[in-house]
Amino acid sequence: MSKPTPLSGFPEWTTSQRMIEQFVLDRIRQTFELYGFAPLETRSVEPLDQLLRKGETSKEVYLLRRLQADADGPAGDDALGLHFDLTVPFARYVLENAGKLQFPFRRYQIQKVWRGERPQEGRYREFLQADIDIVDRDTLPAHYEAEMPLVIGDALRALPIPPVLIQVNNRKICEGFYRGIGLTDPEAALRAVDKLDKIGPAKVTELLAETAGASEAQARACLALAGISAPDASFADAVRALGVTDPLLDEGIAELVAVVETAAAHAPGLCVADLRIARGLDYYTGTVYETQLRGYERFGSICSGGRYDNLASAGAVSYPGVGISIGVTRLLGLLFGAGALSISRSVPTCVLVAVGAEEERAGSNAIAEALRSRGIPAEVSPNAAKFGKQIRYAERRGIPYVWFRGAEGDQVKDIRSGEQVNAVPGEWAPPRVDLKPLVG
RNA sequence: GUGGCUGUAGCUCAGUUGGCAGAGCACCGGGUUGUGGUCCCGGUUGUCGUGGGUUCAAUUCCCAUCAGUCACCCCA
Repeated sequence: MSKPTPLSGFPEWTTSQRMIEQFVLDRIRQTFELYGFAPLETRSVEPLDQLLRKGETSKEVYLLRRLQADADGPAGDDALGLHFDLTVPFARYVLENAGKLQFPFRRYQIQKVWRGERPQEGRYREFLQADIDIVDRDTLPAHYEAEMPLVIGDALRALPIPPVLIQVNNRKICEGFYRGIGLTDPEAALRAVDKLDKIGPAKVTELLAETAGASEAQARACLALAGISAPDASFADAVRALGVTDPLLDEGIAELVAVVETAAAHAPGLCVADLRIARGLDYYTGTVYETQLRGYERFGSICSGGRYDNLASAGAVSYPGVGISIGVTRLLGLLFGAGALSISRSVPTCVLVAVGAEEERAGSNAIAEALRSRGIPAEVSPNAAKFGKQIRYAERRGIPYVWFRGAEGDQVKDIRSGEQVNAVPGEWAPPRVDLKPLVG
């Protein structure tokens, strides 16, 4: 059998990287729970018609099919696909369980998702998202839109990563403004403006004329709006100075002011109102979020989301929501690629118990058990090689302590400093920082 | 999904107008008869990404494919 090769877009980390990932996930989960979000896991597959409710990305959905299924059979709406994000499965779950849920319903969900995209650095076909959403019945207060960045700010600031900047905008501002200047296709205008960073103002002007039927003056106004950015409520003055009036616009400004001011009070420097942020397709109806990692701006957003009013509805009842999602795999992939995340050892082991001779292994096992019973990760040496070899076994893995049994009592050695002291298995404990691998 | 660039040892990379595959680091053994790291000596690094083609001969040239990366597409 020839040597297996990687699968494009399906990353597999090393054990060290996986320990870092688990550390990151633990921290994120702790923060989400501090804010009262309840854990939820949904199944990996959804009926295709559910997955396709949100747009034209059907080609990127992975289908699930049994080997024995009719290969030529039609892949109808009842075909199963791996979920493409966590918001759509969540909306489906809310509808399915509406009768059992307490509203407003706050949940977090940390799971793999799958997209058949062309992979590159920070873009994968199988990746982890850490998602929070709040949904309510019929109406959802706007203050939840201000809460999202606070949670994310706390979650990301608790990680050993560079600072982040959350860019926020509000769909009502864009749509109200576009309507106010007489554009009839706000969605087309939004998509054109969204490309501003990539293709520049001249090309966006062309695109606005082509796809949204914008005159030169209208295009100029759109670009003026998109150019507004401020870390505080002053963006509102800049918008009003453009002289466009529309009720939806005013509503959006008020909501965005609340988001920015709440963030500024809680976490100065975390958020900026940036009116060029458009985000994806059509289902966002209020605040939208994107997040840049300082120093990694060229890789795009590592955390995004927004408010949606029409994702879940059953009959006369609707369930508006707001959510945001951390792209955990992208975040880690970028930092791993830059060598910006490390861990103090490649295994959880804190103490390696040496074996003097194979006949004495039982004694070493007993010592390891005593250590483990007090929460100290310990393993026993794989063989009774020379002690130098056993120490090297520990050193290669970053294990900080080696335990030696002796006729007149045991000793434990800190192999980093070389310091060796008398120790008793039922009493000795490492300094707190050495108990678990350190991520930095 | 479309196009560009790249692919040689565990890692970073040399290399040959087509003629037996190299260096540093790492790793293994010994010096060091049971306490590593420094130093000295020695050793292995390998289907040259994979599969085909041209050729007396291919790591080198050609085609395909896989993987990585970049741009586009898309980004719930």
